Amino acid sequence: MNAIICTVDVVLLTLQDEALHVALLQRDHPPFAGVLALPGGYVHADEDVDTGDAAMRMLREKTGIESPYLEQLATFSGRARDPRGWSISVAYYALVPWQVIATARHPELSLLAVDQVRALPFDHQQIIATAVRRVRDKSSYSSLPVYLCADRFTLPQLQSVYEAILGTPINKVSFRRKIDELDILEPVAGALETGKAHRPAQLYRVKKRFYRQLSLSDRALSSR
Amino acid sequence: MNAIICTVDVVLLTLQDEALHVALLQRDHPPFAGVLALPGGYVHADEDVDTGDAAMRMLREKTGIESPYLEQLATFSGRARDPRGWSISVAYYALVPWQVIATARHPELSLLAVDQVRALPFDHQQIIATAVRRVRDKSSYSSLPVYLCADRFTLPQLQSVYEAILGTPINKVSFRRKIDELDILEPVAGALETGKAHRPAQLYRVKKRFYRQLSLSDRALSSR
DNA sequence: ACAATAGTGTCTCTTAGACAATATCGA
DNA sequence: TCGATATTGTCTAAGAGACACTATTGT
Repeated sequence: MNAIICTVDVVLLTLQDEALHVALLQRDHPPFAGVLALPGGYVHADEDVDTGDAAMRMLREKTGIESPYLEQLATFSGRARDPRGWSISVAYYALVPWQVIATARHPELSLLAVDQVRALPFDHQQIIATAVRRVRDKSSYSSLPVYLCADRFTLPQLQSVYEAILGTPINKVSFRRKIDELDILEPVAGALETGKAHRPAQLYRVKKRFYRQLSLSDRALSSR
Repeated sequence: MNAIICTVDVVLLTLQDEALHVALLQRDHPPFAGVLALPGGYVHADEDVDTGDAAMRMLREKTGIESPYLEQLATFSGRARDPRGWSISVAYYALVPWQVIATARHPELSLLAVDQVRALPFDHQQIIATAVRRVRDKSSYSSLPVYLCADRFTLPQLQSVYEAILGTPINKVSFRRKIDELDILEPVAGALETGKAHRPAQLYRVKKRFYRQLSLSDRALSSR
């Protein structure tokens, strides 16, 4: 019998210079050894509780990062995608602030702007495209982008994160109304973002209750 | 080495008596032989191009149905869900008009209202719950429910399908405005639904171009 | 004619976006 | 004080829902 290859891949996304970037690693085993690809690997039936657990392990082992947001994306499968044979890859995606990647202890980790991703091993290009589409869709009606922010941030910063992801300017008043409705942020008492030659902005943080839970809106933020 | 069990399961949904129903089959092999469960089975690496192909085959072989709408739902995995060992099930969901199931040649197929699904083998209850949530979410901003309609239907019929899925009455004027914006239906010239003791309704069909493609709206139809 | 539902016009209320006024910083 | 951006108030326009009026059938 021809066993099916079971793997997980993680699309680790962050925001750098106002653009979504994906984290890639040089593969250290064949096939495609030495080539940049998504962090991923075999599911270990004796070690992983499920594929979500395997994805967390992969992220931890290969990048040293623990992401509070890690969600299943989709499963990619077939005879053609892996030269070793018929394979299944359960793909996950994670969002982390840029600082988390910058301070990660794995320096061989590369960040590539998602719009500049070209040919990659397996179907990793398609997996990344799917993840980016998912993040863009979900950002338009949820608090997903806060996972790309540091633990304290200003509303103008958060707005620019949304704008970078959605690729379109957002009305300031509407944006603040939406965020206010989501009711997931709280001002950090007395904390302002100083140093700029203008009125300082209030710093906010995500309410503890929402740290690991998305908040959804029933109406989209920006309808393109 | 401990090979991982790779299966697909299909959540086949339809609308009967204004309620979403799921199609279940008696299993003819262990584990859980004789018990009602989702149509599903092993991925055949030598036969299936990918898991989507496997899901189509499963639907065809086990129910005799070919569904124009078959989408990947999510992947369920782990050590505990299958007594045979660590397993991965890539779940798909399909929507078909009730008539298609009624005329399917497999009489041992059972329809169960999704709200009355109780304990099922494996994690099939959870898979069904995920599918129902997906369908409800997606119906609120897309043309998904037309896949539950026969090839010709009236707007009041379509509205009642939406209402059954969303579980809430919808404003008639708003509904028609939305459907009109989606621009996926065309009236069948001269075809009216007669026989009722009131003004007959115009029959519509899905434009060919959209027969296999969802149409999305940027605003939700009914905000709960 | 009457009951019943289809189909459509229109009013109101809610929500999104435009605009602008005020606030508060560094230079 | 000036320039710059934060924050907030308010007006306007677009969209959703309520209501009601007309249309057309079977009984």
